[in-house]
Amino acid sequence: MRIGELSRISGVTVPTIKYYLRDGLLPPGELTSRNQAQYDERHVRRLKLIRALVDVAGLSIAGVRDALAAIDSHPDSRHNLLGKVMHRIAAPPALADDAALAEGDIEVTALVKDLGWDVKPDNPAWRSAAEAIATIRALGAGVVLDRLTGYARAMHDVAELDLAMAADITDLDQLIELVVLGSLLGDPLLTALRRLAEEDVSSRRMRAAIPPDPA
Amino acid sequence: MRIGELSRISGVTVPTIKYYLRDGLLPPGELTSRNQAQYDERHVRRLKLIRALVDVAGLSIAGVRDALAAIDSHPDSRHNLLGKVMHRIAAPPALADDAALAEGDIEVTALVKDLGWDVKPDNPAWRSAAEAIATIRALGAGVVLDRLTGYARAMHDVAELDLAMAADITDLDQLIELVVLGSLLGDPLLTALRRLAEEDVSSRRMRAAIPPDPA
DNA sequence: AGATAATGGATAGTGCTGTTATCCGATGTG
DNA sequence: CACATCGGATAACAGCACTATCCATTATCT
Repeated sequence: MRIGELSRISGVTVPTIKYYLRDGLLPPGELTSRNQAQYDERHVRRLKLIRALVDVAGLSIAGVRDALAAIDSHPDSRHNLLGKVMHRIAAPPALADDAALAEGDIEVTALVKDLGWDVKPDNPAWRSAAEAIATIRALGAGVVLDRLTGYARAMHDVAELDLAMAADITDLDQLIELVVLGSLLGDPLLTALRRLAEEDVSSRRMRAAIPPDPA
Repeated sequence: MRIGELSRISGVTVPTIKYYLRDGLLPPGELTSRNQAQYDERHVRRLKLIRALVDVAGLSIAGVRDALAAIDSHPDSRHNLLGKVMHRIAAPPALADDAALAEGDIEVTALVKDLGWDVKPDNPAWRSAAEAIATIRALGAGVVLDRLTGYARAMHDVAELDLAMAADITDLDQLIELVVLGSLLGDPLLTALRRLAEEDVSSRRMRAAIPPDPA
């Protein structure tokens, strides 16, 4: 197919497709002459992927580039595959306040030690956690953190599920794509599920506090 | 204090403070004359809050405005307080594909029914969940969703922790602020914890797969 | 008191990002 | 052969979050 049909099928405008081609997000089609190229199903899929990462996962184009680079890399073994992927798709750091960050770091260190997690401080998520904790404390919302280990345990359950999937998959290219999508698209899904679960818990408690309806 | 000192203490430049004032994110100081105003600790705190929502929670200025409006509202009762807040701080919808969205919606409906959650479809998170699920399926990463109820249960644990905090707090203004901050700043924290937990689970499984070191 | 600096307020300009438009000569299609 | 479409390069655009400039006024310093 040519660019017009690719546009029609994918729902992405021709100028935008050209822009993605320029930026290297989308691989060029196969040139059949000086100004004709053939695109195929892989291009359609790649476009869907880009739009999903932008619209649903909320990534910037630069973030999409990193994510796609991770997906396109061909890992040689499962060993530390996840660690390498995490480094590549990590969000850029936010907080600059060194003092606050150091305090957050201490809390993360304590948490990790407390739970006996086998995690290294160079994981970008370590810094993200430290930033989030420092910020929450700085705003006087420390109460939220009283249950930090509880939150960590719940996310550990999530992580178990994340990796349970990996056990069944032998193809490393397929695995790495699932890890990336599971992480990046999984985040907004988990956020939404949290909000829904909050509504359930809230309404459950409300009912418990009110005498049962005799009707 | 005047705007210069407010800037020095908060680390936000004077032009930016003026911009926030114009936009109504920051309430005006008390005018002592035509071109002099007094600011206080509340302004410092509000600035920290804005920066946290932008830098850590990743909100746009419009999103910050909504969040602040939610924080500033004075609820008359605990009843459905959380639901109202959730509506106000919800992220704007992403997906337009009606067919895909409808399928996602069916999956959310099934999930909620399956778990017996007391949740209404007008919760904005319902749509977000449907969007995320539809997107993941559309990209052929449906395996990720095989454990959807597991993810939902884990997030239910998180929600229990979220609301456990609320029980101890009697002041509604304080409560609403904690709910907003716990949600918006809690999201990146949970994401980071998920990544850390994944590293732990991964390294644990690696060790289990390798014969124990005799040393 | 007089020089200097800072202030509130209005208005305009900036840099970045993501996308869209225009133009070209070449190619495909009816 | 007419006319749409193409790939490719370059320019233009809109939105966002700031940042800079200007002004008449007010505060501060000596």
